[in-house]
Amino acid sequence: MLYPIRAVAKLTGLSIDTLRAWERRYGAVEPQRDDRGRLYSESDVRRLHLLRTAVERGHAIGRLAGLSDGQLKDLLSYTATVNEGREALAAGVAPTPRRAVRPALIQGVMASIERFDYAAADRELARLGALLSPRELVHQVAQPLMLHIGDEWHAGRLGIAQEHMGSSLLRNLLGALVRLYVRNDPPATLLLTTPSDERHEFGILLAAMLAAGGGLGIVYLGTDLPAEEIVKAAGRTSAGAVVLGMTGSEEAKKSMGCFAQVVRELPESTELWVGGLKSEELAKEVKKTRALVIEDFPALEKHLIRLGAQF
Amino acid sequence: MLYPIRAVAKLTGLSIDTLRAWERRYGAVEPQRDDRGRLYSESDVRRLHLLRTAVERGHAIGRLAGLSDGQLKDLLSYTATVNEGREALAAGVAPTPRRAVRPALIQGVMASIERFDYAAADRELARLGALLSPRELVHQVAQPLMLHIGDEWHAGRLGIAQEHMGSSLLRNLLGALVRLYVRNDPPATLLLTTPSDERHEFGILLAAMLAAGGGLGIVYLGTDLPAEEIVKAAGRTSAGAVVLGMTGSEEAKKSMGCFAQVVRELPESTELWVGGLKSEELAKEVKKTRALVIEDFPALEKHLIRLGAQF
DNA sequence: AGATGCTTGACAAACCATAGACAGAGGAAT
DNA sequence: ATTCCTCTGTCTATGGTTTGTCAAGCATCT
Repeated sequence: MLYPIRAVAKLTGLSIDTLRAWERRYGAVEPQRDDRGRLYSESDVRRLHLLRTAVERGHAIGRLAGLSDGQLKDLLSYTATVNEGREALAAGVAPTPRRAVRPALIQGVMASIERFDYAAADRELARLGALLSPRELVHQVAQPLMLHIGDEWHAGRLGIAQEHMGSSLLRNLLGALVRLYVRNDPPATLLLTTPSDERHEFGILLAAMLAAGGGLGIVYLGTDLPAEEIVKAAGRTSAGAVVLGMTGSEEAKKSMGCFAQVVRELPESTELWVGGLKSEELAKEVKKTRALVIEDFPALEKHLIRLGAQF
Repeated sequence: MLYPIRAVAKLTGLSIDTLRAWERRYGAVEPQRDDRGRLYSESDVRRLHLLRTAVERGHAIGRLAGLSDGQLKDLLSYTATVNEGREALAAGVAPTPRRAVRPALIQGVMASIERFDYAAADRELARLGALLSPRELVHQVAQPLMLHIGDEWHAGRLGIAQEHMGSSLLRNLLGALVRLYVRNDPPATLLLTTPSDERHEFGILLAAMLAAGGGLGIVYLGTDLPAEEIVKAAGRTSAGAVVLGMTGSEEAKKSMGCFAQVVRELPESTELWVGGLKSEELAKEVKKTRALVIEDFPALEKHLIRLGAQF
């Protein structure tokens, strides 16, 4: 997926002039060209976003431009804070293979989880988080990992404790990464939450990751929020869309009640997206309303792009 | 990582003029230079933060500048205890630390949360997370913030949505920070979780933060884990202690059942700590067993130190 | 013709640095 | 109490650099 300069400007919040100047003067990114003009890759956009955030925090673009993506992430994350005797640890880490074997991305993590080795699993996940884009992380790590853990559990090869450990690790990583991409003057803002009695958080967390990674603003409200509150919050944040995670695996009726109320009270100008639906039945119910059913993550991405390019 | 003066000003809250004056007049810090200007190291930033807090407590920068980092820390912890003692004395015989910490640090965050400004709140929290030690963060930010949000909610000045937003922000920050402190050759390992039907995560998350910050290993298993699994996981990870978060605010009976089973099945060699207890009744039940009741975070820290943590 | 994009050059605003000045706070001495 | 005096945050003046934005001129496509 390649983006023309105009789209990148909206996506990153940088002016077209600035984009060109950064390229000309510092070689901050070097997008492809075709006869029509510049074409930025996804990783270009990601890098520009990191640069912009760093600049906002007081760093000079002239100095930043030479840094690698990894260094930029380090600069923005809190590694900056702690690392007393951490250099030694970093020095012992093996150089990361640039092109990891794709199907085996998860294997290291899974092996560590099986061994109950929290530290190792976290290291492995952190490595992936630093290496991959939000999209790749969601599609190639987070989703497969949760699926695989679920399978292994059903097959009796993993305990609930390990399932919990995997979830917590991933939860923490995603939370950390989402924070890395939060920006303050986005083209549009998404409000993410789940209705009353719906406690599955992963869907909206992944959605938040994708949205933030794509340059949209997010307001993340966690799980189990009553309808009035959702509506009120949507108004206060002037959200472009409300994203509800609804698996409906337990207490589906109550959640549906809450959902129905949101449909009634949310102003027409705010879009309402629902994802995570597992039962056909529930999906049918939702489709009767004006709400948009998000089938999967590619579908979510389409709508995100629509919302980002819209304003 | 190095920070230009502008970034340091934002990070520490000191004006650029002040930074230069402190350097010129007192040599408070002596950052590197390159042809573009000053470049502060992370330890410079930390030192400046210490200086700033000391100045806010009434010390003179002229005297502080000569002190070493260690002396500064000593000074701060000393005056902190003195002030607390004085305040407690003045307020009668109220040793309750509930309101002791003034919310100066969290005011910015609170204001942003009230405005539903997710990005700003996150930025502010990130700033605090970057400057404070895990201990300070837990004691001066996380706890006060949750308390304050709770109070404001009871007073009707905050909605549930805002409460959720605050929790999510803090949850993400803590998760991110815990990951930073995870190490692989700890003197002892803690297993943290909550028993069945206990969904309050914050207690064990803060505990994980303190433990990891103190150099202990952690295995974080999240909430709502059955007894067999807790016991099994404790065995597999050869944990030095199992830390259970039990508020017992809902489904207390089921949680107690799970707890009782853990007491029976967990080998004597593994310590069992229980924190977060809100009702006296529950605490009494727990005290009948061999489990250790953790009253508050200072108590937790004592036990962490006993197990090998260093603050 | 009207968009859109590219390059180049120019320029004002913002930044950073140094050195010195100034004013208010507070301590010490009279 | 009053008068110094020191301390300290902020401001000014001056000079060099960096950086965002604009304009002019050209090319391409609809």
